[in-house]
Amino acid sequence: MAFGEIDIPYWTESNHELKICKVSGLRFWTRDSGRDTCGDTHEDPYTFIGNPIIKGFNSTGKELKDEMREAFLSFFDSKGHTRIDPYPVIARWRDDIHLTIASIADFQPHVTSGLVPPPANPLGISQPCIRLTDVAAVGRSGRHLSTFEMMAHHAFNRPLEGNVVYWIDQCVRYCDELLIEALGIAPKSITYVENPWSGGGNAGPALEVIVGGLELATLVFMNLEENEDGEIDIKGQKYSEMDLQIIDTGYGLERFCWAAAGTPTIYEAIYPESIDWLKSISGFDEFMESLELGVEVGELLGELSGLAGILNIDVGTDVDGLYVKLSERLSETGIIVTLEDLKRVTEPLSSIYAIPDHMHAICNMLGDGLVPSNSKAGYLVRMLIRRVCRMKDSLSIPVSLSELGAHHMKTHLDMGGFLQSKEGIMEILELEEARYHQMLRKGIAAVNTALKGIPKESEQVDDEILFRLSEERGLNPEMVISIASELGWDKLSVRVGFTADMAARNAMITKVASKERSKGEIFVTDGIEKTKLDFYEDTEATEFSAEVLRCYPFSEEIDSIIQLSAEVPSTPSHVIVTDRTLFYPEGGGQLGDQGVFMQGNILCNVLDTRSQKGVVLHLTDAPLDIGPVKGLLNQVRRKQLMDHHTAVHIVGGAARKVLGPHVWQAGSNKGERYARLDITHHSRLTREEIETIEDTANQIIDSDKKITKEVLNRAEADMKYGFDIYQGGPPKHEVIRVVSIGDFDVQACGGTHHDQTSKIGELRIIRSSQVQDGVERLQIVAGETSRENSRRQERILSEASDILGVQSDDLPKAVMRFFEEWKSQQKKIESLESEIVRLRTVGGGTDSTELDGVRYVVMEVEGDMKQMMTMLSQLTRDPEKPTLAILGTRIGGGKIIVASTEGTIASERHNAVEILNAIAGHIKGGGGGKPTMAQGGGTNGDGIPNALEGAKTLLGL
RNA sequence: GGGCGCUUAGCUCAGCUUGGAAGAGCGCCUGGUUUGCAACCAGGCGGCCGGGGGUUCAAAUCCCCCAGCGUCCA
Repeated sequence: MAFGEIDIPYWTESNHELKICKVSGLRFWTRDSGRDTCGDTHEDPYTFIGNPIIKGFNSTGKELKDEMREAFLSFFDSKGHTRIDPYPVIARWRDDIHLTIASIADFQPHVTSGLVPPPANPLGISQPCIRLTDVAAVGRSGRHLSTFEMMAHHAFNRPLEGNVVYWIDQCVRYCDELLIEALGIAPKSITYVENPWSGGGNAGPALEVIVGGLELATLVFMNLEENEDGEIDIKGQKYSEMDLQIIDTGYGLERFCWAAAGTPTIYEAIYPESIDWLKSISGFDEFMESLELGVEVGELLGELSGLAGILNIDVGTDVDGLYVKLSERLSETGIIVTLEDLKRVTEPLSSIYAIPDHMHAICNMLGDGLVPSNSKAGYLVRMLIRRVCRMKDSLSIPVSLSELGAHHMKTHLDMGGFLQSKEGIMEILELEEARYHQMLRKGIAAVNTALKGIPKESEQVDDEILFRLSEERGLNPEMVISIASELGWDKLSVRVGFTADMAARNAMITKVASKERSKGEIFVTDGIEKTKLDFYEDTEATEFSAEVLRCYPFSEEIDSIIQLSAEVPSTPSHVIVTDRTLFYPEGGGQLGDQGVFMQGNILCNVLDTRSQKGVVLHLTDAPLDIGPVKGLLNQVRRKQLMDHHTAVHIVGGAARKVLGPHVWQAGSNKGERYARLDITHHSRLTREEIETIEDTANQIIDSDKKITKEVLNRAEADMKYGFDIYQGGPPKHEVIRVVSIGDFDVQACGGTHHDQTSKIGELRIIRSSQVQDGVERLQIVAGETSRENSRRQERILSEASDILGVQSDDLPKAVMRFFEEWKSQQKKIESLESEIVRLRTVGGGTDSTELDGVRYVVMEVEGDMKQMMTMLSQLTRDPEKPTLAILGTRIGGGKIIVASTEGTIASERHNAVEILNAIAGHIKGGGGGKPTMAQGGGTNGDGIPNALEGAKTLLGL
């Protein structure tokens, strides 16, 4: 049997026949002997529109979803599956994806790799998922969604250990029974299509379950993993059998609802209230009437919905081509509509369909505590928000984004499972809409500048201009055209195929970027036993005895890989591995310990400590012999690191309390001099907020809470504390250390911590800055560094106020006064200087000569280039007084300016550049400029008098 | 995580390609016009051209570093 073929007893028991699809060529199983297509081809139209194939459901919208979900889950309850609560849509337990894209994602990578046992086996779940790959098709295709619930039953088998829950045959039996017995689907309308699945390093045979032209579910039998030496070849990639065999199913909740409701599109089955509301507030029906299409509007919409599937927008799709196709298909049914009118109907309609879908994704993401940002998952939610804003604008909907959100949450969501409150979500939506408007407003000037060079009657713009506006300003081509037409370029349009080209360009850039990766290991530590970590046992211990197992030289190559912190006093020369250690290796943002090793009379410094695969590496400034060694920890530094690490946990908890549940640790670093904590938050922090966080944190320290540490396996930790404990990032091991500060804060953390909060003494947040949009960095000092910091601040203040001779309380006022005075005195000096020039030149003194109607001013002045310019303006800006001025100064190696009054006989008669070049030799320099204004300089300031004399001679004065 | 862009008057922004006198509109002040307001006219005030280094006779402009903000992609 070839890979992917599925032959099970159930097929014969239930009278299924094997057939080959005449369109796709795939093998499929059916009870309908007359069928010759697999059910999921362009020759298989939807048969359930207006005629539901799932029986027994009379509701729509959220009620229908709730009933359908319950029907699915209770069916699998009855088959011995344990119901599992859904995971968040933000996949914080994973570092390879931002969003939960499938139910199996909940169990990757640790459960699927066999490292951690599943929370139950077998299990049933309905997991909200978000997939943004087809986001452009949402609303247009009639069936695409960016967010959906994947209902699933999973089983995890270990056949080698004789532990098999169920495999392919039983899985298909469950599925078939669910569809027929529980949901009333006609047996003959079901087809099972063999279509092997591969992805994410795994593969296996799979069945697509098709009913009425719609793929309702996929049953994947994951039993292979990538392996270069594997014996199974799929699409050029070698695979081998896994020890773990996984039943991975996915039943599309919304598709089941659609099949039960029989509405024209999937959106009307799950978001009917929102669609009606949006149509009403956007005046869609009146708009349709006003078009005077010449066909019955209801009839057109009905036909359109049926054909909507062909408007399947993918990256690089020729949208205009699709409209032509759609128009042809419509005319086949007797409806004649121009291409233009067709677009005018479908564009607003697709927005009305897409908005509820997008709002669902947005509310789910924000509900999980996500903060919009310009990178990572935060960017994804912002992108969706911007899409909704654009659609909202094009529909002229007169409500705010947060009102859309409020309506959606009220109509379609249970807020109970969410981290973020309804008010919190609305606040973020308001902020985001304001940001969107600001971007548009700034876009007007950007478009104006970008188009400045092209004529107003142009019909096309350079691709490059559109690319740049999109990438730098966030203005997509449609928005640029719309802004441009407001500004007078009203004939512009987007080149056909431009959007596809832009997507292709992005794809190429991404491909190039993804090639540049890979990171080396420090040493080969294979075969070395994991170091025994004694620092967890006793946080106060400073001395220990151990055996040196290895001693390697430290190379430049290693140096470049590990990137030593600024706190490492000198470059190490050796790396020591021991059987046990008290030195804490850098991890969880806490820097490595320092101290000394003693071996007989030999003493070496431990400059930094690292870890690789459980083996602790001590970076030292001298070699040691294999054998016994004594270690002595730098306890002062360790105490400070512990102060900082525990302080970071406390401040994180305090920030969450003060700012809201969306506060999440985005990164942290704990050194000896200070610690920093990056937290997600949607706005810049005010001084008051920082002080409130600081006060809250200090109260925790004062209240002397007990800090407990426990070691749990992952499944236990998940169950007991949820995912909020993974503030420091996705856990990398099956066993997790959990640090709790009383009932105030719980985190998975491997760092060293005090046993009581009062050990810290005090902490201060000395600075906040923005790392990226949506992420604030707090700089924290605790314990001794906190006191040292206060002393330094006082020193700076007293030094500064001593200079000005004022009390430090009066410093800001005094500085303000001095600055203001300095500015006004600068003004005064300038005006006095030009007054001097005026006085020296009006009276017909030696500096000024009249000759044939032109005034010649040749003089040496005091002052720098800028001041000379001021004088020059005074001399040559009056067209009533044609003047040629030559000014020189000795300052800065000699500077000369030659200028004439523009548009007068003075400028006609003389060329400033020529005069300058003729005399610049005297100061050993050069220069240049325009015929009416030239400036230059040199290195011989004392040559100025000669240069000016030379000019006089040249001009015959 | 990887790009790209922006930072110039109280505000919104030109100027940077190709180095050579710091600009516009709005606002503000003074005067004119007007019964008054709006509008208009004339004049004026207001700039460490984000910070720091470098190249150059000369930098808002070119190069490097830093900061703040924005944006696209993963």
